[in-house]
Amino acid sequence: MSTIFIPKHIHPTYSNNVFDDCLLFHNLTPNELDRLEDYAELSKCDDGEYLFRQDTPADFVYNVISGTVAIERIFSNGRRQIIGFLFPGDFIGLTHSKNYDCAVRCLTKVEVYKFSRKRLNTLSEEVGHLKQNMEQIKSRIFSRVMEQLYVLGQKKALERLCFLFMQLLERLPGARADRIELYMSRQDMADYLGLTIETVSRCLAKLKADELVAFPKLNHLQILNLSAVSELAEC
Amino acid sequence: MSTIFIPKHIHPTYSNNVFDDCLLFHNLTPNELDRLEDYAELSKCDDGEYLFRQDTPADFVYNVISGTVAIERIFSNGRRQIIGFLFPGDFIGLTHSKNYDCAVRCLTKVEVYKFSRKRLNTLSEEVGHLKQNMEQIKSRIFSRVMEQLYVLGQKKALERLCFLFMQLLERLPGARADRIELYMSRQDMADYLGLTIETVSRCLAKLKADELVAFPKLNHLQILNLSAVSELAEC
DNA sequence: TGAAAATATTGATAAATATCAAAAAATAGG
DNA sequence: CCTATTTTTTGATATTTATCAATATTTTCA
Repeated sequence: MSTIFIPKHIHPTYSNNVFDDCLLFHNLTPNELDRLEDYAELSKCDDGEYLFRQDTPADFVYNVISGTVAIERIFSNGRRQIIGFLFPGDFIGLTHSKNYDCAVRCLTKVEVYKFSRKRLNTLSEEVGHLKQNMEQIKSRIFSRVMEQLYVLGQKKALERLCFLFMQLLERLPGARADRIELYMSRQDMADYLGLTIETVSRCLAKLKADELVAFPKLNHLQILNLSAVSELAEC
Repeated sequence: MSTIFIPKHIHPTYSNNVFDDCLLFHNLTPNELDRLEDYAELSKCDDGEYLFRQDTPADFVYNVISGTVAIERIFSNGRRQIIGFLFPGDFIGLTHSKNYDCAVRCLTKVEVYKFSRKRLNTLSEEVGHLKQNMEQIKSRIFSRVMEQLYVLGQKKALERLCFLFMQLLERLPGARADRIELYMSRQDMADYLGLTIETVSRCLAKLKADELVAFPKLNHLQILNLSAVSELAEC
């Protein structure tokens, strides 16, 4: 059995059955996993640093082992839009294009497995499961972006924040309603949700006042009324 | 030389060098094009009808020959978000998932070439160029969705409309600044841009009043001040 | 630890957009 | 061609969010 992707000691909240959880690797035989292991290289990146920048050659694919990153896109007028946040288990850089069309900024210390995109593609030609898995991951990413389109197009500020909270609850490994770590700043939330930082702040205050959520610490979110938050977030 | 994709008689504004323009087919040898032709089937769809619905099996890929379609996604609360408009030369259904995650509604009479997705994928394994082209198309689609994310997240109503106009000018075959046919309703524009129909209407009035655009007919747009419209649209 | 810097919150106000209602214009069908 | 229906525009108003400014809180680092 392959020893790659045993992140438990790195990220204790990471689930046991990581292979099942991790779309790229589930269904693979031990032999196939061993081959993947040869291709992988553990890489670290500090809080605030960029894993890669927009418009640089898209030579690598990353699998997040620990930490949180923001996918951001800078436009010619200098403004940025955060496309999403990624967490342990997620993949980065599964683009089709020659260059990355987004930058990836680490919100925390981050550990990733780094794969040569070329070699991963070659391997995926041979290993049918792997290819299918990659397609499925891309499909999920696309689906998530379309959901975000809807949120930005149709939802109010308060609802957008609830949407973010539900995403965090669902996607942050180990997150529970009473313990969600917000690794991103208020400005990051604003840039993700298409709001200003003041609006984010005021909505947080409103949600607190209504006792839907609480903040024992600035970045420690508790969802007190899950059904209400979930309803506001609903797509 | 293959005779597939000779849409000139169907859509007179379609450019001469259709193979160069059409990402899926450029670079292919006559022989490869012939094989593709065997896979293609001409299919028609009327104004207002759906080419396919959301959550139905994604068995086909379509290439628009003539007409305009809207890609729309319905959410569980019944509201819809239009993801984009597609024009002659564009591809539909290049999804990774088993089912279509969007519906496709025809805004005009539409003619498409219809390919079995399975067969197209098989062929793309053999024909390297074709595969590359498909990846490139997907990449463009993704890139366009991310641009729309930014527009919905950061831009004002007036700017969003200008963004739409510039998209139409660039992507509608045969469109010129003084002659852009708006095949979509005001409500469609609103659902695409995350606005209400009233706001769309008022912004059009404002753009008219400022003489940036004119409407000789309800759905015939003229861009009078291209640099101003372009500047407002800028990403 | 304590001062400086960065980040977040709150307040007052302005601007943008949505909502509701009515009128006008365009389209469809006999 | 004319009427009924649909779509679009316009108006009045309410709501939401942004902007600008000030204060409070948190973090950083000497």
